[in-house]
Amino acid sequence: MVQQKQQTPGRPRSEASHQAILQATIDVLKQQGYRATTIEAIAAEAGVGKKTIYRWWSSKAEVALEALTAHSNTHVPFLDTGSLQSDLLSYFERSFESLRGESGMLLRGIVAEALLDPAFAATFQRVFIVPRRASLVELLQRAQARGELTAETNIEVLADMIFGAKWYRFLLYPAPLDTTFAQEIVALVSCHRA
Amino acid sequence: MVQQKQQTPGRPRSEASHQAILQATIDVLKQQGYRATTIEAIAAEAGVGKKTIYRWWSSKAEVALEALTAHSNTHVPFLDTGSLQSDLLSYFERSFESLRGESGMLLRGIVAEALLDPAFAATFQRVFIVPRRASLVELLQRAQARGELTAETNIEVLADMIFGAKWYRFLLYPAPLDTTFAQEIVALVSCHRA
Amino acid sequence: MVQQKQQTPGRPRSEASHQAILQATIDVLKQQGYRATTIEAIAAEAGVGKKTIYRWWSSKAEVALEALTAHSNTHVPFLDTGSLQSDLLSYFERSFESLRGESGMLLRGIVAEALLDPAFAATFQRVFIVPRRASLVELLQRAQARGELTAETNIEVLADMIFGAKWYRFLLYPAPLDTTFAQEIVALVSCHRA
Amino acid sequence: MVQQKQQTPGRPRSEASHQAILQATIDVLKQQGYRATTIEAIAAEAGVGKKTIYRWWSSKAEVALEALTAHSNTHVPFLDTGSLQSDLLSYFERSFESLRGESGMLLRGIVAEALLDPAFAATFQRVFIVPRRASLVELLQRAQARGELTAETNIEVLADMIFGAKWYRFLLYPAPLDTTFAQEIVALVSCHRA
DNA sequence: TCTTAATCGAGACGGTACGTCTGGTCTTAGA
DNA sequence: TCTAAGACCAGACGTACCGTCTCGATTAAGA
Repeated sequence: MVQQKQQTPGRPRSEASHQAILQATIDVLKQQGYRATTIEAIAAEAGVGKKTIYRWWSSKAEVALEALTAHSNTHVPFLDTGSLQSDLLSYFERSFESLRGESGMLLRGIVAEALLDPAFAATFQRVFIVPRRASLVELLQRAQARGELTAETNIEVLADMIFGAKWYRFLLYPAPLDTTFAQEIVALVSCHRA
Repeated sequence: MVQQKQQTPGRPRSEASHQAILQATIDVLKQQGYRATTIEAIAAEAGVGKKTIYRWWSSKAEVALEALTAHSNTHVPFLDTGSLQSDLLSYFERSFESLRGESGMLLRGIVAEALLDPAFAATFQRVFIVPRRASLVELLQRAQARGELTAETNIEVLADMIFGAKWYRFLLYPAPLDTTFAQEIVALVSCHRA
Repeated sequence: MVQQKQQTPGRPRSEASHQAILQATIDVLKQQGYRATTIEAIAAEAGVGKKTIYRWWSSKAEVALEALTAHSNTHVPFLDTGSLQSDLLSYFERSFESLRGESGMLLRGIVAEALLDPAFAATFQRVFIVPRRASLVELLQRAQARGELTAETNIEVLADMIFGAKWYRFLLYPAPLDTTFAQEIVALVSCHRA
Repeated sequence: MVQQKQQTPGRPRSEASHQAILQATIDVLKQQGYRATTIEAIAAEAGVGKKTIYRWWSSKAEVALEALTAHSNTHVPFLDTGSLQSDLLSYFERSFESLRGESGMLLRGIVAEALLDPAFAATFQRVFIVPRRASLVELLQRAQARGELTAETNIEVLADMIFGAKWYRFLLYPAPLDTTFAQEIVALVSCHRA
C-alpha cells in the first residue's frame, strides 16, 4: 500500500489555521450577524492573516458555506422509516429545529449571497440545494414504489412544492416553522395517495 | 369639502428629483446588477445630491423596492376568470414572465437585502409579500366557495406550497419558470378537487 | 434739507434679524470655537433662514468681522496722555486685556480667514489693520513732535516692530501678553529717545 | 554597537508613497491654493489611497507642515558672519525671498490652521516657531557678547520685535518684504549699540 | 384697498469633501 | 512555500455644510 501523501513542495497547509478560521467564522457570525461579519474580523478572531483566508476561499460566502456544512447538525438526514408520512414528519422535525437556530441565520446569509452573486449561486446549488432536493425526490419515489402515491403523481414538482413551502416560510413569509406546519404539509400531500 | 392641501413650511419635495431617482435606480440596476449598484451611482445618474436620496430613503434596498413597485407591470393581478385552473394559469403566466425579465434581477436583490436586514425584511413583507399572499388565499377561497376545492383543504398551507414552488425555483433551484411548470403545479393542486 | 431716507420699494430689512444674527454669531463662536461655527448653526441659533444671512454677508468671516467690530470693547482707543511711555502702556494694557478674552479667539479666526482668502484679507486690512496702524503711527508722530523720539527715527518701521511684537506673541509664539511684556517693549522703544 | 533596525512585523511603510504624498501636496497646493487643497486631491495626485494619508498624518495641516519642512530651501540658516548687521541682513535676504515664493503661500495656510486648531498650533510652534526664534536669540546673544548690543538690552523682547515686524508684514499688513525693509529694521536695532 | 416688490423663516436642492470602512493585493521576516 | 502582520490602492459609505432655490407669509410704499 503506497503512502498517498500528496507531496507538494513548500510548507504544507496548516490544518490548525483551517479549523481556527471555520470556528472563528461561526463565532463572529453568532456575535455580529451575517452582514456585519467581515473577512477582517474573521482573520482577527482566528489569529490569522487575511491572505491565508483568501488563499483558500474566494469570499466570505465560501467560508460561511464551509462553516455551515462542517457544522455537524446541519445535514438533516432523510431517514427511511417505512411510511411517507413519518418520513416527511421526521425530516421536517429535524430540519425546522435546525433552521430556528443559528444555522438559520447563517443559511439566510448564504442564500442572500447566492442571490447577489451568480458564481456563488452555482456553488451553493451544487453542494447544498441539489443534493437535498435529490434526497427528497428519492424519498417520494420510495413512497410511490410502496404505493403511497399514485403513479401519475409528478414527483419532481411535488418536491418543489414541499420544499417550496418550507423555504417560503423560512425566507419570505413571517410564519413559524413548527410541528403544526409540518403536519399540515403532510396532510396536503396525502391527497395524492393511491 | 375642504381643500386638504397639507402645507408644511419650507421648499416642498421635488417630484422631478423623486422620479429621476427611481428611473436612475432602474437604469443603474440594469447596467450594473444589484450588488454593484451604489447610492453614489444612482445619485450621479439622476443628477441629484446623495443627501436627497438619504432624505427620503434609508438604504439602497428601500429605493430599489420603491423603484420595483413603481414599475407598472410589477404587480401581477389575480384575475377572477371563473375557474381555479385558469385563475392560477393566468396568474403564473404573467408572474413568470415578469420574473424572467429585469424585475426578476431586481427582486432577487431585494430579497437578498431582506434576508440580511431584519428591519428591511419587515418593510418588504408588509408591502410586497403579505398582500400578494392575501390575494392568492382569496383566489383559493373563491375556488373553495365554488366547490372546486374540498371544504377540508387547508387553504393557507396550500397557498404556501403554491407560492413556495414558484419562489423555490426563482430563488434557489435552477429550473425554468415556464408554462409547463405552471401547468404541473395546477395539476397537483387539482387533487384537492371536491 | 432733503429727507435722505433711501427708500426702496419692498419690505425693508429687519433690524431685529440683523441683531439676532450678530448675537447668535457671538454665542455660537463662544460655545463652538471659530472653526466649528457654521452659517447653519448661526441661522438656527438666531431663528433665521440661511438666505437672510447670505443676503447681507458673503461668508462666515464677514459676519464674524461685523460681530467683532460691533462688540463695544473691541476698538481700543489710542489716548493722548502726554507722554510716549504712558500712551503706549495705556494702549497695551487695554489691547492685551481684550485679546486675552473671547475677542482674541474671534480675532484669531478672522485672521485665519484673511490668510486663506485674499478677498476677505483686503476687507480685513481696510477696516481693521490699517486704521489701527494709522493710529499708532499718529501716536508716534506726536511723540516725535514732542521731542521724545529722535528726528531720524523711522516711525513707520518702528510701528511695524511694536505691533509686530504684539501680534507675534498673539498669533505665533506661546508667551503671555501681560504688563511685563508691555513695559519691556516700551523700554526697548525708549532707546530712540532724543 | 547593536544594530538598532526597529523591526515590526508586517509590511513596512512605503517610502515611495511617503515621498509621492509630499510631492503631490506641493503640486496641488501650487495649483489650487491652500484652502482649495483637499486630502482627496492629494491622494488622487499621489496615486495613493486616502487611508494611507490618514494613517500617517491626522490632517491636511500636518501633511502641509511636513511638505514645507521637507522642502530644502525652507529652513533659512542663521549664519555667523561676524557682525550683527550683516547677520541680520543676510538672514532677512534669504527669509524674505522664501516668503515671496510659494513657500509663503504654504506657510500662510499653515499659520491659518494653527490659529484654528490649538492641537496643531502646538505642533507648529514646536517644530517651526520655537526653533527659529531660538536661533535668532542666539544670533543676538553673539552680538551682545561681541559688544554690539548693550548689556542691558532685553534680547528676548528684541527678538519678538524683529520677528514681529517680519510676520506682521507677512501676515497682516500689505507692505513688501524687501531689502529696504530689512535695512530699516537693522537701522532701528542699531540704537541698542553699546 | 389693492398692487408691487423685497423681505422673512423654513427647508429641500445639487454638490463637495470629510473621515471611516472593507475589499482584495502586496511585502516584509520568520517557520 | 506558507504563515502572521499589516501597509497598500481603491472606492463606497453616510454625514456635514456649502451656497442656491422655492415655497407661503409678511411688510412696507405707491396706486
